[in-house]
Amino acid sequence: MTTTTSPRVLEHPTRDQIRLEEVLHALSDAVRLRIVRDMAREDTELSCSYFDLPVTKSTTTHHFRVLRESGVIRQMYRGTAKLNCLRRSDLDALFPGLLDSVLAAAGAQAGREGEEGTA
Amino acid sequence: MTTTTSPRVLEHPTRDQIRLEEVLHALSDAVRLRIVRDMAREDTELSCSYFDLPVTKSTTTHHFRVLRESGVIRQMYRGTAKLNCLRRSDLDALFPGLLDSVLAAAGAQAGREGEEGTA
DNA sequence: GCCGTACTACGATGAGTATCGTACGAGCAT
DNA sequence: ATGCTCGTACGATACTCATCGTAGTACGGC
Repeated sequence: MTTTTSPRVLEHPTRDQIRLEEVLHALSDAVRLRIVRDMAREDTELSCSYFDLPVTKSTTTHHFRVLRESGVIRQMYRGTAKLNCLRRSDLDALFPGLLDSVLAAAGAQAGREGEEGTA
Repeated sequence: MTTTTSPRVLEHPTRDQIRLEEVLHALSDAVRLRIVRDMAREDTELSCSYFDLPVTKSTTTHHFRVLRESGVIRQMYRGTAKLNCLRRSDLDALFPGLLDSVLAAAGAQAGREGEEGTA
């Protein structure tokens, strides 16, 4: 054993460390917005591989980290899988209505364009 | 006369050209968020020089352009001054509740930190 | 033990951007 | 006309970031 000190522990900002600018920045990317939208639709914990994203796995990891470090999602390990869920209660407490209006806006915009294949 | 063709006309996206990702990105910068907050508080058209920002004039121009090109504000010339106003109705129509919740969130966060000098 | 799956870490790269300084143009006042 | 103020344009710079490929680690099944 090489004392790998495998952290296997993921850093999350506490509720009062979450900054509005960073949340908005995290949501201002199409890939991440789609992740958040999918996560809001299913209301359970989802593994990273659940999402069928048009980017490689490296990039997917990057986007999930941005979401986690900005406080939008919470991630935890479960064996080899990593489960993700929205930090709804934290976000709603800090920024009431923000997440809902962003999700509604994203849905409306997706509908306005030709993206209804995700029924 | 050198046919300067001074455009003096500012390009704005039409309502249906406004993209959520770009709006969120425009709002994800501290300087721009502050501009939008000030603009929402006063509900009239404000000149660029009204805002006392911690950046140079060049940078200010840049930020106003980002806001305009993303569809968040509307700008027009009035003599030498350039007046700015929020595109509230367009944003509310496209993304109901979004602007209000962002403004509320920005206000709440500013209050949480030590920024109440703008009474 | 060995292999496969799930995800990460690291390095590279190309694009975007926040910032500045300086120089310029447009309009107003005198 | 001269000068002043407001804002823009352009170039430079340094930083961030979205993306990828490759190599590696952690866990579970065989």
